[in-house]
Parts: sequence; C-alpha cells; structure tokens
Amino acid sequence: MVGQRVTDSTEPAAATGTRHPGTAGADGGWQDFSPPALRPVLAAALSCFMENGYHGTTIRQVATRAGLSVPGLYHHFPSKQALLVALDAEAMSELWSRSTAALADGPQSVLDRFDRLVRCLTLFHAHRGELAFIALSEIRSLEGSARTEHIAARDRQQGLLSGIIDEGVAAGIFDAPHPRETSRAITTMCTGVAQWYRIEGELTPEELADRYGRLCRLTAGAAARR
Amino acid sequence: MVGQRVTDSTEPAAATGTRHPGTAGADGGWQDFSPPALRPVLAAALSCFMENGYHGTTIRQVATRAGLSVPGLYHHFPSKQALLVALDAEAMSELWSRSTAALADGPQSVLDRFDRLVRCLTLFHAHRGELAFIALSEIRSLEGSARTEHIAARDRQQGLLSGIIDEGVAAGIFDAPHPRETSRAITTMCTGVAQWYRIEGELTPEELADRYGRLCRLTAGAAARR
DNA sequence: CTGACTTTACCGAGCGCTCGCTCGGTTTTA
DNA sequence: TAAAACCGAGCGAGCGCTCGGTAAAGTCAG
Repeated sequence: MVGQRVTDSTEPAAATGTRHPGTAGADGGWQDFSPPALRPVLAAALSCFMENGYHGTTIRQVATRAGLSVPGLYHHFPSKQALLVALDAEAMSELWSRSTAALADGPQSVLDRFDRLVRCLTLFHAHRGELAFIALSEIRSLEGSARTEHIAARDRQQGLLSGIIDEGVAAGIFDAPHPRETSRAITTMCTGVAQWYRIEGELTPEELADRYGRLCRLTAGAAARR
Repeated sequence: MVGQRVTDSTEPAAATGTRHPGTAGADGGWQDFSPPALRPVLAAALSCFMENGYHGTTIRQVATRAGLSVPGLYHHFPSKQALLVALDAEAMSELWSRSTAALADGPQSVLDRFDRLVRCLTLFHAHRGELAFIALSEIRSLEGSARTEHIAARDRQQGLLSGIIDEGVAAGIFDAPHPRETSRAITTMCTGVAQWYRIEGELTPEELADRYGRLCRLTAGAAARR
C-alpha cells in the first residue's frame, strides 16, 4: 500500500541524478538551488502540510490547491500517505546527494570537509526549508517501513558529520571533549534553520551559511576562519 | 470557545507560583524538577500528542488513556483544543518562571547570567522534553489568539537570551559579529534537546547541561570554563 | 491522412466510517 | 441533599477513498 509510487518518486532526483538540470547535479552542483522542481501535486501537498500538518490536512485541500478534483488527485498518488512518503524521500535523498557531493568536491582536509558539510546543511535547510521542515516534523506521521527507512536515512546523514568530528578530534583539529553532543548540537543548529529562516528575510542563504559556518567552527572547538 | 479553561489551567503553575510543591518554586528552585505534576487528563493528552500529534490524536484515545469515557473527559476540558492550549500554557509559563528565577538567582555578571540561562534551558528541555516538544511542534495547531499568545511568549522568552548576548557583545565578553544568528543558534541548540534527549539514556540532564554549557559558551565566542 | 483503438488524465457522486462533541441521565463524594 | 464526577448512546459533519464514467492525447495499420 505504501511503497509503490514511492520508489517511482525517488527516481527523478535519486543518488547521483544528473537527470533534471540543476537538481543536485554534477561535481560541484551541490550549491545550486535553482528550481524547486517538485511535481505540482507534491508542491500542493507540501504547502498544505506546512500550514496544517499532515493529519490536519484533508485530501480535498490538496486536490483544490493542485487544481484537481479528488479522484484526479488519486490518479497521481495512491493515498494521502504516499504524498508524505514521496515528500520525505525527496528531502532525504536530495540532502544526501548534496552532502556527499559537497564532501567529494574540493580539498580533503578535515576542516575543509567540515566547512563544506556545514555549508551544505545550512544552504539546504535555508533553500529547501519547507521540504526539510516536513521531513523533520512529520516523522511520526510516517507509517510502517517508511518511518524505519526515514530514521535509517537520518542516521546515515548524521553519521557524515559525526564521522568528521571524530576525525577532527582524533587529529587535534577540534577541541571537543564530548564529540557526540558536539555533533548533535551542530546538527540541531543547522536543521533548526528550517524552522525559522525565511527566504524573504534580510539574509540570503549564502550570507547565513557564512555566519553559521563560523558559529559551527566555534561550537566544534576549532579556530574561526579569518 | 478557546479561552476559558485556558485561563483556569494557567493558574496552577503561573508566574511566581509557589502553590504546588516543587513546581518552579522559591528563589533557587529553578533547578528542581521533582514531579511532572500535570493533571492526569493533561498527562494523557500529552502522551497521545507525542505519539500521533494533535490532529492525529482522537478524543477517544485521550479519554481511554486517562481512564475515562468521552463525556467524562469533557467534564474536565471543554474541547480538544483546550487540552492543547493548556499544555502549551503550562510549558511556556513554567519555562518563563524558571528562566527568570535562574537569572535572578546568583551573581549578576553577564557570563554568570548567560551560564545560568543556558543551564536552565537545557535542564528544562531535558526534564520536560515532552511538554516542550509539543509546545514547539504544535504551534500551527493552536487556533486563533492562542497561537498569537504563544508566539508572544516565545519572543519574550527568546528576548532573555538575546538581551544577554547583546550585553555580552557590548561588554566585549562575547566575540559574536552577528549576535542575532548567535542567539538563534544557541536557542535552537537548547530547544533541540527536547527532540532527541531521552531521560533513560546515558546522560543525566545535569551532565548534559554541563556539556551544553560549554558548547554554548564556545558558540557565543566566549572562553570555555576551566 | 484517416479512423479505430489504447492510454493518460481527469471528474461527479457518494460509500462507509470515524471524528468532535452532546444529550440525558446515574453514581460518588462532601 | 446538593454539587462534582462520571457514562451509554448517538448526532451531524467531514474524513479517506472509490465507483463508473468522460475527454483528450497518442499510436498505428491501411
């Protein structure tokens, strides 16, 4: 019941996807955030979920916002749950592919990789705030295996940062007597961006990423740049 | 429809409340977290909301968990919304009274007040994680004036920290070229504790507060203690 | 190019169910 | 003996979802 459109919807922007232009794309493209590029029905679902949450949203609201009737909506997605699962998968896979691209792209010193990953996290949560917010806040609305898979993806993602911090502590780059809490704190800071950042606000995502880059270095116990 | 039981429910643990023993109590009591002390119906509602969210919870589930029939539940609270509003008010007022107590209790240097406020935030979100989590994640489920009031309370609360950071920057205690983002990041770190901390885990809230105290000092651009 | 046929994209109406909430009581406590 | 605490039964509304279709956009043999 859950996982058929899901695998389908994972397809467009999957792991190394160079399919759509400007998605997560080629070598250094992890900083390009041109078009949101969600299918219209998913975009409608996302904005409804943002306003009222998953359980607070009715299928009729999503249909109306997508310019469809209820059966018209069900032509594209088999259930309300599938909409959430597709949005969640989109968020997790885009963040993962951008993160791995960011780590691969450039100098490989611990501090360089740390900076790029923090920048990637911040940019993603600023540019894709709504998507990230739903993926974070509606975990408990995911049913059955979808929840398990989300948590696995989240842990894998979190492992990227905590791995780097462990490396940096071992190498004496970071002064962090409790790496687990340090890593947790930095992750929380960056994902928290999705909760308050508005693209219409004073700061561009890039400016924010600069400032958060400095803050995260401090938090990790490294010297601030410049 | 919204705000009648609400004002009633704000009463027990309000501002300077010394009513229930061990609530937020006297001078230095901001670190005492003995009994959760929620009315049983509210405790039932809280655990349901934690599992399924506000909209995902039915009034019948809350009633069953409270050991009541549906009309029995409505004897205590006039609506489902009133349950959420009461939980939210409880969270916000307890955090506020503890925070102001923490600020007043002890040496008044900027760094001392910063440390105590961070400690208070961390302890609260560790000990009262469920309450804080619901208050944070169900804002959009609050209807009408309840939402507005929550946001006002949140801004007031946030003002405590950002005020101290501004002071510290002005005094040269903190090296924070962007105080707004610094303050936002620290708040996010501390409130984020409610999202992952489990009391059954390895760290006691007090140990966590020690570690987070250090991290927050670093983030603020102050020297770490010791 | 045509016309039969298939596929894709959609919709009006409505089913069965569960929701929040209430009526009109009874039992328990003070 | 009155107030407080509680409940069985059930109302109207709205929920997720489906039935049985229509309209338009390919597809392809002749």
